[in-house]
Amino acid sequence: MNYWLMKSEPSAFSVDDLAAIPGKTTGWDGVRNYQARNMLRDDFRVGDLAFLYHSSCELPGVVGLLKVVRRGYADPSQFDPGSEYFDPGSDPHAPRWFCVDVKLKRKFGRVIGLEELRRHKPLRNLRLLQRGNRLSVMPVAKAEWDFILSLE
DNA sequence: GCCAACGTTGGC
DNA sequence: GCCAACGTTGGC
Repeated sequence: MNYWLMKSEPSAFSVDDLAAIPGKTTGWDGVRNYQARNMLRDDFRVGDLAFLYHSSCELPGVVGLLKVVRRGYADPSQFDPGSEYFDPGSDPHAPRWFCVDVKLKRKFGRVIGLEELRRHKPLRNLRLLQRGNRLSVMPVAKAEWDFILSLE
């Protein structure tokens, strides 16, 4: 069982947007970074849990809990000329980009803010807090996971 | 809006 | 393979 953190800009897609979807499930598409792609394709498993993180907003931080409900599959948006994520260079027989399906398990009662996360020693190695980190999808260690959950 | 930090592109 | 130029991310 793996633990993850998945970033989203709430102006584009927020925890409340997800909560409003029937079944609270969505395809996590549009990831266009090879490191993140490799994790979505190879490492995500059904039943894995993930924090949903809001970035580029007034209060960046962890806002809820997701569960992986479908393992990596070809991201349909790469083949859709109407999509902002369209990638004409991707071969349908060897797709370049992958996504998973996630379901919202729970929206937190409050935002566990980035600044707050930085204050805690047990999180000093959290990938999110490392210099220059830009991954939109990243692993979280079990100890870090448990610690962040205890903050809510 | 600024800017640091990183990824990607493409000429050579 | 090198590396300069450019684009993107994301906190502030």
